Amino acid sequence: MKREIIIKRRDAVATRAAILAAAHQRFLRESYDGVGLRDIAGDAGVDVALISRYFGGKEGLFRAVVQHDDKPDMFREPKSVEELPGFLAKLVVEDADENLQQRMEMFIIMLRSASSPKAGEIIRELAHHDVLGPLTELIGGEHGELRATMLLAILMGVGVVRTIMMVDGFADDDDIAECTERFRCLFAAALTC
Amino acid sequence: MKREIIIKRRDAVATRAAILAAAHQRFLRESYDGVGLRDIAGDAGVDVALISRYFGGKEGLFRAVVQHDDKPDMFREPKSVEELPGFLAKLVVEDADENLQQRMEMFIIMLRSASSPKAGEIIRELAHHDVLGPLTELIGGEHGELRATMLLAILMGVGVVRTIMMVDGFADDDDIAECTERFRCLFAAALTC
DNA sequence: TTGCCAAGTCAACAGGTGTTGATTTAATTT
DNA sequence: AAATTAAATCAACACCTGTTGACTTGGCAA
Repeated sequence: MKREIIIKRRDAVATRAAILAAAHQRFLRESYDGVGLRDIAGDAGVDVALISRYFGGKEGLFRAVVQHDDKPDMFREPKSVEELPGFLAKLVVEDADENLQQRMEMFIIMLRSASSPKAGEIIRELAHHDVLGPLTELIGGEHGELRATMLLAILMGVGVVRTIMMVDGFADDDDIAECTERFRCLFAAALTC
Repeated sequence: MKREIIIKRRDAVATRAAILAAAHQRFLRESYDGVGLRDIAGDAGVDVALISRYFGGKEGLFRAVVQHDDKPDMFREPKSVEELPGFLAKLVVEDADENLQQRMEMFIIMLRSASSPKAGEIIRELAHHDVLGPLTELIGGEHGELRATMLLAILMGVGVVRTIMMVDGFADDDDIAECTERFRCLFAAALTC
């Protein structure tokens, strides 16, 4: 019987991707300060030293994780401000759509490490440039930035409450469609208030 | 925070309070994992060992901080569900009222350390028992818990966006009264959606 | 096969963490 | 004034953190 189940070829880009994937999963569940490089290296099946070697350190790794998923199409789907509430509602409650789920994961990662000086700086830059910017532009109008901030706040708040504080009162609402409509209404209110 | 340099009496309850106050300020600005006991001890002007001695360790200190401000009157002021949106709006935008500010600080502390296994457990318990519980009871009705969760989400989201991510788009709205009304409308929508 | 260089590993560092036992200091009591 | 007791300090502990230089290994090319 063969001892090695996985043939471990020496492939730089492959191990780099493995580290990146492992880091993504770790940062999704723990804070920047909470995860150790040895944890990530263990998950990826590589030595710790490789991380600092490939990404220049922990900070560089985190930056690579949050900048990995391409950002410009973060809000590509909702073309008009009218379909924005519906889109955000789907983003929040839908867990089937893989694309939406991936975006929500990015929000959770941002949320988890927003405190912590080193990661926070990266996140603030990301939030302002890749989320708040496009949102403000899409909304437009006089109080566009204010409303974009409100939407982001609701988005983040839902993420905090359900994923980090794990008080998912939304799950009691067995009807997904009804729950989606509820959130659509809330997002619409944030735009019209 | 001011320290008494002149006379340093040996007073157990006084230094205990000093440690508690220093810890409050630290946890308000950094995460549980981010602050070190030596930082807190330095601010309080005492030795590190006293913390573990008085509070039984870092975890005990954190628990003492979040349980210090008495909780039962957390939502004592809003007696009816009708005045709840107005109250929450004031809680969010008002920065003059010392009592409200103190409550908001508690939310920020919870927010900052919600990730981090040890502190998270304490916070989840606190959020469920001292915030979500009274809110659900106050709101009542069929979907009371769902709506309480939504309100908490907005509350937390605003805290995240403005205090942790430091993108305070609300500050652009120079008229405080108008901003308050905006939030009152949003909270009301969360209750009626 | 023989070099060769990148890919990967190893071990150790310097610094920081929370915690604890022994010790010293100050205030109160006898 | 001496004894006592709580309050505060000191020093060290064992452990964990990210990082780095030296080392070994693997795979391709000449």
